[in-house]
Amino acid sequence: MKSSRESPASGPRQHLLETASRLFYLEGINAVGVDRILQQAGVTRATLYRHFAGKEALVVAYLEREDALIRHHLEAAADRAVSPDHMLELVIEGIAEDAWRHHTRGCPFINATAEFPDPANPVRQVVSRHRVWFRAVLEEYLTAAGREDSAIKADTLVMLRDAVLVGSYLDDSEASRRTFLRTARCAAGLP
Amino acid sequence: MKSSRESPASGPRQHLLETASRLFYLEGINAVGVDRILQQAGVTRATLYRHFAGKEALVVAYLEREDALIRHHLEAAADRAVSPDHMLELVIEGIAEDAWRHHTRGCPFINATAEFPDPANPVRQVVSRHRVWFRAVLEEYLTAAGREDSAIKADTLVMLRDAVLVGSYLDDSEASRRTFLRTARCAAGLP
DNA sequence: CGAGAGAGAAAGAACGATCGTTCTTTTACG
DNA sequence: CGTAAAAGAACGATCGTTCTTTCTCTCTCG
Repeated sequence: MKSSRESPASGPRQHLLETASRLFYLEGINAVGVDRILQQAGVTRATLYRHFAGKEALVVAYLEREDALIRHHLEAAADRAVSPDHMLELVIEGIAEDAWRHHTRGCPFINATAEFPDPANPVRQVVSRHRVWFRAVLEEYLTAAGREDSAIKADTLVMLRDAVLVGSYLDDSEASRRTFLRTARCAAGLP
Repeated sequence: MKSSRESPASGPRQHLLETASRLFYLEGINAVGVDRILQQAGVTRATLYRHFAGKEALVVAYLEREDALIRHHLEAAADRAVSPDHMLELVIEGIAEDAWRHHTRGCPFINATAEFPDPANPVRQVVSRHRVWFRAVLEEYLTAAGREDSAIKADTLVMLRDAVLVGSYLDDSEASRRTFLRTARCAAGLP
């Protein structure tokens, strides 16, 4: 009894969200209209407005999905890590891998912020929550690994993550990756 | 003989460009239509399309103006510098000051790139040229100051500049500034 | 058991508003 | 008087959203 009323996430809603996410990320949010999303997803307007309140809700869901994916990746790394130091190394390698393989069009959150100037906008609040969470997790890992000034080191790693995502997109991705790995390992107190 | 045909830059064109630049930067490029630019500038459509080929040309002029402003700031710093090391310090302080005081809505080039996915687009080419130039200038200053691995250090400083511009906008600008100054001075081999 | 009423979701036309651009008219100056 | 710039109406296209219609099940009652 997989009622589409009680849990409609698996069906058209999920497909719609994935299609919209791809377009939003690859072409920018304001640049893609609902018509193209609907056309690419193979659904009609009524389907969209049944599962989402509007385009902005779709954008929020897109960023929340990105946030969930990153949290999932981090949890997977935490399971594989054999020590706090190893965890730091896995996080740094994971960021480099993500910038090099998946997020080749920059950071979804930074890009979204470029198009949403109002900090009170729900879209911006998703971005803020994600960044606060990510910084806190980094600080936690640094503290667990016994680092001094873990707050400062976490700030540095957040900045470097922003930098490698932007740099991989705008400049030479290979050089950005190497620069990131070197500086991030240094900032995290890794050999 | 300041003919408005031979050098129309001083008059309505300059005013239009400054108005458009402010709106593009503060609200995003795709988010501001020509109507609002015209309204805020106090001119009509005909004036815009006389001085610019279209909105895209206006965007290109906006970014070229940002590029020119940064080049001007760097030249001013070069005049004040009393030594290569001092020049490096001035550049780093200038970036921090710029992110903290003027560019509080992120980097105009990074933000523009979020909205223009096509690398062949004229807008993107302005961004590329700016970044290549900036990186080369940094490397030149580092070499002049006798630093080893000036290419690597230049890459690092470019990344840190991206990071502080993004971080000042999205996170706590004071913390971003401090983190940038510390890491950038370290990367440049400054005390 | 089968026909029909009814609810729910999808399809697609249509809405006003705004997008960037072009055109015709008016104004101003040499 | 003639030329060029500015004013503003108007263009088709697209924006995000809403509305009416169609379809498809399910449940019910004859």
